[in-house]
Amino acid sequence: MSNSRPTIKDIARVTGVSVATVSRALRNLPYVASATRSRVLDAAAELQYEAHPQASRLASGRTWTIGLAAPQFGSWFPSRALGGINSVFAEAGYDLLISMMATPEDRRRFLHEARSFCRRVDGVVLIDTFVSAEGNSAGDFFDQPVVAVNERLEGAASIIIDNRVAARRAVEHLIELGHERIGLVVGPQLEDLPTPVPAQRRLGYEDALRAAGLRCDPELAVSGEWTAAGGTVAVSKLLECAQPPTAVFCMSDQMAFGVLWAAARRGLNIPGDLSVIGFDDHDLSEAMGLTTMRQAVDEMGVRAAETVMALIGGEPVSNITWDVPLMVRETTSSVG
Amino acid sequence: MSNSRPTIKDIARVTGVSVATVSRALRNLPYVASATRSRVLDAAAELQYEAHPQASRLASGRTWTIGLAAPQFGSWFPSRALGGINSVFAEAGYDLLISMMATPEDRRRFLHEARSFCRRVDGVVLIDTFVSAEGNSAGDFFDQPVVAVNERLEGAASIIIDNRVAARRAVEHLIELGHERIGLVVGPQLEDLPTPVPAQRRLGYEDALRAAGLRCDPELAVSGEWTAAGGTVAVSKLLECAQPPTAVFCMSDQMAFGVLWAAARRGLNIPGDLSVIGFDDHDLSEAMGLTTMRQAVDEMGVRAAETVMALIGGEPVSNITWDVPLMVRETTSSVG
DNA sequence: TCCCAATCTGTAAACGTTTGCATCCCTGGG
DNA sequence: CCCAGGGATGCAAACGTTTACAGATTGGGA
Repeated sequence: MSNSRPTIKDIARVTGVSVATVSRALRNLPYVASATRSRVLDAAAELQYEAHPQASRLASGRTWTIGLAAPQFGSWFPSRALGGINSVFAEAGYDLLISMMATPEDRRRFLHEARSFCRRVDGVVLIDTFVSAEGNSAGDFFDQPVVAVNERLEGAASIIIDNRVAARRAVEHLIELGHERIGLVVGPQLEDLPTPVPAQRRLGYEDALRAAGLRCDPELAVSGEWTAAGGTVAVSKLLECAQPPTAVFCMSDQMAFGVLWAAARRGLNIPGDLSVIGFDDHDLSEAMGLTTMRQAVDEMGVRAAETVMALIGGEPVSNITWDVPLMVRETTSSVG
Repeated sequence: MSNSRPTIKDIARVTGVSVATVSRALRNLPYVASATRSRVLDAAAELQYEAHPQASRLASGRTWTIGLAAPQFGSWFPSRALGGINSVFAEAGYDLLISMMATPEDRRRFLHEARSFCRRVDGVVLIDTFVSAEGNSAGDFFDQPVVAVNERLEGAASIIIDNRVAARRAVEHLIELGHERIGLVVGPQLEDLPTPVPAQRRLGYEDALRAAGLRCDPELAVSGEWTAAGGTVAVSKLLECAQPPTAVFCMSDQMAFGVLWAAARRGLNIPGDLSVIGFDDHDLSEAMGLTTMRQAVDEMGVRAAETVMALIGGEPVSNITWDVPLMVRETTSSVG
């Protein structure tokens, strides 16, 4: 038994035309008679022919693969984005090649090998990669179209949110509810990951306070890990202040969960004793009733995927700023 | 300017040997004089040569790519496993091609196209895929070595845990603490995903009760979504029983979080009024002080990756059952 | 009737490797 | 001194497509 799969030559032999015609017929190129085309298509179906990926990639120069790079896929943002991205590419027939940069070391290596990476893909999607900290433009590293999520990068399309404006909106919500002492749970600057995100969100917090004529008390900004544990620790510090806050803005929902949990343990009533607002709209947030700023990450992923395909199709780079709506739920209320 | 990258021919021309020798030298094959080899290597470094991936794949038949399939990467288990898998393959020089099957429809399509998928990879890692429900053996779908995580599949290596034994151990922990009315928060059988996991864990729960001579009260087993929200709903039902439980075993940590949260809202003291044990050892569990059964998923991922490489190397299939240790933390205590 | 353009098809040369086979050279044993 | 044998190399044929180019065939308009 011949266990090797049929090639374009087999179809040519069966149908009595040349391989060139077969190739054209299979790819719906013009200049092939419709009778011929259907004979070829029938034969291909009959033989269960499928083009050998490596061969057509070699000959055409197209890889039909998109590279996706992110620090990790375990955390909320990138894993969510992956869902959206994947759905688009699956539909469009692209393979998805992932590159994970868990450590700063990995990140350096990825950038160092980026040109080699590009030979295996037709386009690149970057999530939380912060390439702009290492070079001036996408072209410094990549030979293929690039779309960057959560980062503005010269020469690449980008899909971002306005962290400063969104954070301001979150704090304004608290202010509208009458709060005047508003705590801030700060996510730390991750080592060697030069994201401007925490700084931007902090600026937004300060913008809102200033605009409302409220004082920015540095004692009210406490920092901890980007996790529920971090939130737990942070809120403990806040509540030990001489004059504790009546509301807290957390830079991520995960931290907000920690805050909620710690507060409940202390017997605090949420939102009666403490209003809490997060940032992300994590999967669990709705269940927890957490008021938060919604990042529609899966939609951003979809858009990123569509954008990279547009770039491959020759369209010019574009920048998209995504809207971050306020989701009012049960953890915020007017000051008692 | 010639922007095309150097080929093996360029190196041959520069060094004055044939392309065959260059190819052999670059891949460390025998029968090339060491002087020649170093001349070739020097020239390659000089020209910054890197083999054209598609070309070498076509000629050699090796893709240096591993396919990874999972229902999604957003949830805890697969995203965690991905981390481990990725680290191994990055080290070994394999690309990682992912295929996500979010819906039953996707799943069907994946299985239907599995043979075509196999042409693009040297091996396949399956996570939570439950192929065994559709066919008798890996060979019914795949032409490449397969390792299945969380599933026993004929013809594939598998990496699993014993859900029944682990669940039993969890409940035994509660029994050892003196609990006699023990609730069970059941994760539902997902539609069209024929996982035996919930049934197995339930059997383990019953095993433990029976062994201790305790009655299995069907009223104490409530089912809800595999999420924190599901846990919240479930525990409410449990606490409305005529004779509510003093302890709860949750089939996942996420559900346990919901239980903790709901209990805290009701003013229940954990573990004083209610002991809670989960299953997974989710990232947040340590922060929450949740007692749980630890699935070391990243290590399972590492092992899966190593196993698929071993299979590619011709080693026979193997089955590994992973240990699930009990992590005693702060949400369980002896009955008051 | 002739010509030209448009449509269809085939030939063969890429694409950049890997690899089976032949060749050559050199060394050491008889 | 000859010959066997193995190391080192080269030649050329794969691998299975895509595609530039050249013919061949039509039909319609002048």
